[in-house]
Amino acid sequence: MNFIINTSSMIPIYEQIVDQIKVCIRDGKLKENDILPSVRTLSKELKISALTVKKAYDSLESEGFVITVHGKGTYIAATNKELLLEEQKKELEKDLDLAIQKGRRYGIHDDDIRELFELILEG
Amino acid sequence: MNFIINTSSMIPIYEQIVDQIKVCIRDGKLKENDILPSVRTLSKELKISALTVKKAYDSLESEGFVITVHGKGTYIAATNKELLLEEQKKELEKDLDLAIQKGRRYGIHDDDIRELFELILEG
Amino acid sequence: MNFIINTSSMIPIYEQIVDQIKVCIRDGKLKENDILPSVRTLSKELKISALTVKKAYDSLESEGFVITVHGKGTYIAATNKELLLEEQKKELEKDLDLAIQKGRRYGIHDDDIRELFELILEG
Amino acid sequence: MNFIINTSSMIPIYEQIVDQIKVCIRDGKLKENDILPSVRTLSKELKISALTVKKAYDSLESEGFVITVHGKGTYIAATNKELLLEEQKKELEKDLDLAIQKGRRYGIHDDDIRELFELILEG
DNA sequence: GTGGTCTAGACCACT
DNA sequence: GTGGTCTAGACCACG
Repeated sequence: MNFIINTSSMIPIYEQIVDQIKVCIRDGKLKENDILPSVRTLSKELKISALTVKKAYDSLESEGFVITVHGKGTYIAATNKELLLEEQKKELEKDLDLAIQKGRRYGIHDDDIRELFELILEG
Repeated sequence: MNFIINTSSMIPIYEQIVDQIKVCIRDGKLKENDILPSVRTLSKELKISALTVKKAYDSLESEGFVITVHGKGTYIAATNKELLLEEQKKELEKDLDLAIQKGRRYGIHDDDIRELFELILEG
Repeated sequence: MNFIINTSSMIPIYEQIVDQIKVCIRDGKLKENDILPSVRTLSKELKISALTVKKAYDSLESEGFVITVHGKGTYIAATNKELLLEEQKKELEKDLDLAIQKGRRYGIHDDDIRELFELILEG
Repeated sequence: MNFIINTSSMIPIYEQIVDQIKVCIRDGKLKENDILPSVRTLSKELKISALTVKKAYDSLESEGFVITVHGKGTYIAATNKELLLEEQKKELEKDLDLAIQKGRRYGIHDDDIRELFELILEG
């Protein structure tokens, strides 16, 4: 469990944690019943507030990815990997959509946007 | 000067204004020394806060696209249109790149990313 | 909007707020597009931390009861009152179930539990 | 002495132990001066932490149901069984009352609450 | 003005 | 030790 936190990024710290844990789950690095680092441990490790880690874990729990047991710890739940993939695709869809919208707002033609996209994807 | 504002969009209102003015400059609808609508006029027209319009104009000024003269108004500055287009493309490129990176981090295949992209572009 | 907060109760403050807002929604005291008191206003009014109010609003948002607009405020969402009623019934069911379980653990006969229940309900 | 522990229940483990010992006392399965299993023995038997068993015994001692003798063990104290039953009924009454109050706060009719109650009791 | 995030520390309940 | 809640105050982004 090595987390990389960028405190100066626009992405909230707790969301960065959430994202990385989701990726670990999808990649099989975290399996059902695995225990996550304790809130305090992780907060010390990442040199951030315990509340920030807690918020990340709460978010994961409300989405059903982990189960928190009072006094024991936070465990990876039985996850439907397909569901997770769908969710991640939705997120990607949102990002792509926003980018395309921006391009159009800039008056850039769809063909030019596509060309740019292919250039990045293949480059 | 017809602006279209979507208050329920994810994109901040001031950014929508900035974007549309940039497009007008690039397309030649706004030329050097043209005067922009006053902050108050535009805020009434778009039914938004004057502070929001002010923020848009400030942003444009800090990027060098307009010049505000105290007590007179806000004027279009001398700009290199080609440079502006390049800049906008760079911005779009950055957004697309970030989206693609996120997709790959999520382990989504390039073909699936492309498929998603085309779906959004054509949908 | 009068909230009653019991800081010495076992029920978390943020949950007390959530409950009372849900009741207001169900009773029609809060309708779609009504705005909730701002996080800071309510925190001052109830003499509690702004974060506690925020947590309550976040919880309501994740359940779909309110919609938060950055820089503007928190609004009542279009709610499915029937769904809300179902949810509340589930909560009541859980509480009754726990009480019955406790009675049985204590070796109290179902008939005695029922008698007690009727006594309270009618008294 | 056969205890049934449900670690995934909402009820704290130590409370489950306390409850079951109280029932044994009331039913006469445990009488004055009977010795309880040692903290270590019970913790191994139930596969739970010794601290949890200790907490249960402490709780019983503070309520006057058992007496712990250092270096010897934990013994059942002289208790008034009728008083114990009354106490347990009071506790149950409180829980049922709270549930009914919550139901009414939610605007659920008494008839519906009763129906729900019967459903759970009989189901 | 509004919400969004984060901190550093506190106290409590459960194991 | 663990998680659960709360505080008082900070800084940022949006309107």
